[in-house]
Amino acid sequence: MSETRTRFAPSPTGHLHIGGARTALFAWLYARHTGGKFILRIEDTDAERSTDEYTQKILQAMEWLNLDWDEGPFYQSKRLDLYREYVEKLIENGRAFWCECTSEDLERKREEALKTGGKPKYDGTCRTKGLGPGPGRVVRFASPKSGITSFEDVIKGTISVDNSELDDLIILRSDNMPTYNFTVVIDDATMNITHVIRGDDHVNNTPRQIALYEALGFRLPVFAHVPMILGSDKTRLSKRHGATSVMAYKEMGYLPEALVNYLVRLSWAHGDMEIFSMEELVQLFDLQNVGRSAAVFNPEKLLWLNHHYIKTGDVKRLARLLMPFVIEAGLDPVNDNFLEHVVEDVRERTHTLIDMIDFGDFYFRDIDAAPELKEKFLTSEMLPVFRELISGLDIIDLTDRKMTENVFSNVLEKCGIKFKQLAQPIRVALTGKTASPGIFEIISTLGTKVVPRLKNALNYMESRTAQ
RNA sequence: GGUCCCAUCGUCUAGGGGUCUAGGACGCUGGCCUCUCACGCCGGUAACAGGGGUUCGAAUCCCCUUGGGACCGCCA
Repeated sequence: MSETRTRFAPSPTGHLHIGGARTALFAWLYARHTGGKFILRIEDTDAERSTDEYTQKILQAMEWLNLDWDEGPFYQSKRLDLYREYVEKLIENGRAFWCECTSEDLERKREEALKTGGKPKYDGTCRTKGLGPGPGRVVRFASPKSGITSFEDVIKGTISVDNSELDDLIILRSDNMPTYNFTVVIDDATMNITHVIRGDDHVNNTPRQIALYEALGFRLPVFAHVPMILGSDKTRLSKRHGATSVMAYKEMGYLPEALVNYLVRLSWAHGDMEIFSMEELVQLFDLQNVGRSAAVFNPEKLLWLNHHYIKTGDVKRLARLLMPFVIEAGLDPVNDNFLEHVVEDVRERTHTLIDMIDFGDFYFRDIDAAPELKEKFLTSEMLPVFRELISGLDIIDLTDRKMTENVFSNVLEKCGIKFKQLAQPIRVALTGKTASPGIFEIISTLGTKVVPRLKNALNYMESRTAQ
């Protein structure tokens, strides 16, 4: 048995989207699992819609997801001679022919066929005309007209189609560019792809591609058609269901491992396991366990996974990932160490990197609590407590939690109140909010910002009692 | 319309003839913990689309119905 070779072949006509990423992930995982090779190929024969910009974006998204490739990226636009060579070969063998039917003619016939309940397919007009090249002409593949084509899909099982359903597909357009169904066959065959893993929207293309394989004498690869990802209304996932591009999730503060973990569980499972590291996936992933039915994209579960990875990830790495978001928000990240403390403080309470900044904004900017909060919590009864606290905290090392706790218990005892009574006022004074990480965590992280904020609160309380 | 594919809680899924009064996870929800918010822990809610077979026995196998999806381009 030779080495496994899988591929991902996006067309650079848009961003890498969720569905494409999941397909890429499965192909990558299968290659890694079997110790084979993963090949990246850019299908850019549609010059009208393909752009270099999208190619770069797709590559970046692959890298962000940590899906590395062993060969490529290959560009179909640079392999045109090869395709034309094979077109020639097919014509010589009598398996392809020139066709002079115009798009308009065909469109008319299609509509007519549809109206009369027939099949909207090519009627074979030019098949026996023996035409040669000429302006406006295309080359069509002479599909087998009888018999049935069937194949074993690793995921879907046996699929068979009556050859009468296949029509003479165009393999070379009038602008001399080859078409998808043709290039994909040539490439997968010449790149020795052993397992074609792709979205199941290609199931219907497979029989006609198999005909091409056979006409060209190529060995057939194994086909694995992975189910689609649907939106909440069970139609194909699209923009109206929310963010669909991979990089949009990066920008929203998601971690690549969360997206990967989420995507792999769509149509695939390993018993009751929910959390998978890349290493575990490489070890456990198998095409046999891929389901046959479509999956609905569920943002809540993705968010939960993201939270999980934020909660449990390496703090230094998370801080590094958080940095650009802090800067983007126009805030001062202070330094790496500070950011690491912020991450530790907020990670259990936030679901995305953006969340961290929203929830922990008081770490980075001057705060000013809403009037009603100040009125409710910064009361005159708190005034003596704050005074004591400030003088106590002012002279100690605030990163020393034990010392800080000592100051608190002394003040509490002296003033005869419970910590519970003091916590919210302190919280409001320090964060401007009623929900935050624990008081001692905040104090330790905030460090030198603590006393000035307490003094501000004290000023407020004093001015209030003065009135 | 034709062809192909699919069908277990709202969602992702486990299950591959008996161990299923159907398990896990997200969500929702009751409680505990608690300086707030969370985290964590304990509990609850909720599904085999319908109908025929096959079998001693069916969520699991077969057929039909229904429902859903994909494709039917000189796009990929």
